[in-house]
Amino acid sequence: MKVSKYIKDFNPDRTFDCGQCFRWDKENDGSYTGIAFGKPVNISFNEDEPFKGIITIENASEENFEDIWHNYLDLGRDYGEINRELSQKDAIMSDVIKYSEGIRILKQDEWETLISFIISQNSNIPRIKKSIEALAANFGGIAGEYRGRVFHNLPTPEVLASLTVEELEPARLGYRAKYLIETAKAVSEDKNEKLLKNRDMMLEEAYDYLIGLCGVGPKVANCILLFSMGKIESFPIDVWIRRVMSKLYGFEEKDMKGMKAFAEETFGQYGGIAQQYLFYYMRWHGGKIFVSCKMNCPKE
DNA sequence: TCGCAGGTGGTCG
DNA sequence: CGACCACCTGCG
Repeated sequence: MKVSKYIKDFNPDRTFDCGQCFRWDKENDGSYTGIAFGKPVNISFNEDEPFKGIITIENASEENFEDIWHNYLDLGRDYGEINRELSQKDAIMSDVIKYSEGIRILKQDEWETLISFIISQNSNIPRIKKSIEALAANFGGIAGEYRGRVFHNLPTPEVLASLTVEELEPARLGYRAKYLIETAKAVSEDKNEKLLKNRDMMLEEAYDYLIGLCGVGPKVANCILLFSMGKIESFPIDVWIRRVMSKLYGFEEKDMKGMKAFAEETFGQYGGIAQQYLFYYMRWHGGKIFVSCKMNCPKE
């Protein structure tokens, strides 16, 4: 069972390997196998011209595509138009886009994104992925069997809230284990689970709710807003963004307030997309390829 | 070996 | 309110 569609503005490597998601693995043929919303699938892309081609989702139906994957891959958004607007607004971003075009901001499950980015703090991607898979394998239910492998869902807030730090040891979360349990309790109690699922919440309202959770600070809150709630104006500032803003725009690495204000002014409603472009550019190219205008870019 | 990795919570001035 | 600093753990 599979479904195919012609889409544009897509690059699977840049989308699945840019650090916004942790449950996708690259196959030898370049496709990605993973799980989202309880559905294990394989996603391949047959490109016929740059960033355009046929996406094929194996182990998914036409109905699944409409219900899940269209939304998950944010296919309703015109990234080509956004790229043109961002390029027009800022010459440096115009160059950055050349190296990061094809990233799509996924709309992931809110709870999965919340626990993933609590785990991500002060860690690295291989370790984050291991912890998340261990959480699923040890404490989540079976989602299905696919390609000879059993896929598990993440544990629900209720299940996680019932566990102790000791019981969570197999997930190797370190000091983040207690953050996760505390947040799971808060989310599973009261009506918070509904709050977390409320994508219509205003940005400030959603941010205030998230930052009140244990283990969630400004960076993690903005990641959740961006990678699961479709708030593409949110601009998470992590160590890589500080580096790239320093390198390309001349900011002091500690000047996060300045970076935030600059992003709002310059990238506006597309701050989060610009952030992913900058992150990918810095993380995977190390800023080495960039030559065209970094020498004379004004800070103000 | 030891510092560092996609930060946050707690404390102190 | 801003500037520290400890914090689990795995890896080069």
